[in-house]
Amino acid sequence: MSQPQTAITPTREQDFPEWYQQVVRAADLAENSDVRGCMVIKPWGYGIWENMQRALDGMFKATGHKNAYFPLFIPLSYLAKEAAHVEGFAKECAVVTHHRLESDGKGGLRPAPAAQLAEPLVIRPTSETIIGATYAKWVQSYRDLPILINQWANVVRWEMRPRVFLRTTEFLWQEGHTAHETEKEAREETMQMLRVYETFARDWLALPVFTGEKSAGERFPGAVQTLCIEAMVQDRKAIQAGTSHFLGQNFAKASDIKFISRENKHEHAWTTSWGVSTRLVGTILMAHADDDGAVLPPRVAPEHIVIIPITPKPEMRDAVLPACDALAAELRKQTFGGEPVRVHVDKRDLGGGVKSWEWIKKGVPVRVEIGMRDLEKGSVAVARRDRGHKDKTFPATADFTSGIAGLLQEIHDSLLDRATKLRDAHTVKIETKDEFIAFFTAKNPAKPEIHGGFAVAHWDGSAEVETEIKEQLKVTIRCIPFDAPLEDGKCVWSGRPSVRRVVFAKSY
RNA sequence: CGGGGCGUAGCUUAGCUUGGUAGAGCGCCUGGUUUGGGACCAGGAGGUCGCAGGUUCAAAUCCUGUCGCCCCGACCA
Repeated sequence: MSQPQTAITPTREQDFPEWYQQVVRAADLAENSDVRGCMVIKPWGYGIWENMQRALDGMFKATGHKNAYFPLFIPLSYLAKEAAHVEGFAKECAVVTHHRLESDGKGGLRPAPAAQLAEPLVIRPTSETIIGATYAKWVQSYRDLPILINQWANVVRWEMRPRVFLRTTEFLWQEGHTAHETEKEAREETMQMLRVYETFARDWLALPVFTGEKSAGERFPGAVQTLCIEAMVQDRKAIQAGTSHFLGQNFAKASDIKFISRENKHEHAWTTSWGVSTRLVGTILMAHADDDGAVLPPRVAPEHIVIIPITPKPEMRDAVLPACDALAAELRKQTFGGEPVRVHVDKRDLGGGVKSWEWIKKGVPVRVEIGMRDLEKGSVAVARRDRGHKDKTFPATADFTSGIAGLLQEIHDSLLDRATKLRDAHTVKIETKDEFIAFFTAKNPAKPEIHGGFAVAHWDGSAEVETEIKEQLKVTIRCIPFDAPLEDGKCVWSGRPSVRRVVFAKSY
């Protein structure tokens, strides 16, 4: 039977959003549930998340944080305490109003009117308020600070338009919440955690990111300063992949986190919060996947290697299967990124081609085939997911085994390199308004082709310019990069004086 | 919430304009031949056509209502 040229249709070029959905489906990562906007994360997708969790959790612990868990429900009044925060989240909250159901007399159920809650409970869209209320009880003295806590949790934000992994109504994330004695300490914490995210993105996810500060317009509701990592994906849009907020004393005042200072004075604590979510799973797909499906960065791939026994005749199984198990056992003794190499032997009685394509679509970094010919020669057939699907090498088995960590690292490096080149090729300095508009305007408005990228341009710092650009072009300031040098220039939009360039892009 | 579109087997869908007992492909099951790149042959299971009401001798098809989903916009990790 004739097959399409690519495992995924449409291709990225033909229809990027649809391609993305097909990749998620073909890789068996997640599916839509019966609840709008909520997804079922399947084992392969959840395995990626677990690997991300494990790595991040280690990094949080290494920087002095502990895990804890706070309630899912937030009293309505808590959320109302911080004005900007309320405004930011009020329109996307799920609210619980009853605690019991009763028969509606028609075979169905309804909330029991008698069981209405005196105060409605909001399902956390984020936990600043409830954690703040808790910290207020914990903190009496400067000796109680800092508090360095992270929680792994689910949150709910009733977004208008969900997209699997990138923006689901319920999503999984971690949220770090810290409280400090001084502003300086809190600011250092904010920056430290952003650096953790940057490192994680680069060294685990093979994502080069821009790091910087959000403009006031893009800031987290209630924050004094929002730092972020921004990744570019293959349709050249930006994805905010992680954020770290310096909250000043805003939430401490709202939640009354006070302590007696070294000078015997009442002071409000300085707090931070920082998070990354299952959006990262969507981000690595959009960044690395190709027209044959997912391409997983080795460090977070649920399996590093899949071994496919090739047994054209049933009697060959007796020779080939033990050899596959033996190779798997040897490989598992190797380590990569500080963890044992993860290997799966696919013994299902299916055609070799069918199995190969399944694993290609799932994005396993390395595929190994072993048949009688390989046993005779003492070699294995090896294919890397970052190369063409017919591009195979035939190393001696022992060499392959001893070199596996190097190979996986090479794959990681090649993904990072590819992503960096894509980003750099579409990150351009723009000087004039006409150029700026042209850069962000598709040639075919009816069905926009992949266009644009990151525009590094001068901005006069005004909210009006930011708003106008957003309204006219759907382009936002992604970040004010830390490494942007101070230089005199003219705002690309208003022509007014500017002292530095910022990064503009369309975003998810 | 505005503007479009769609609900038929696990999935993708044909049939609807012009009413007449539900069709295909993929997937699934069984047997055989296969397996180093998405196999083939034969047989088989699976659908009260989203839901409720109406018109009619007769409704997937026409009418009314209702629920849900998808896409585009406003909103967003």
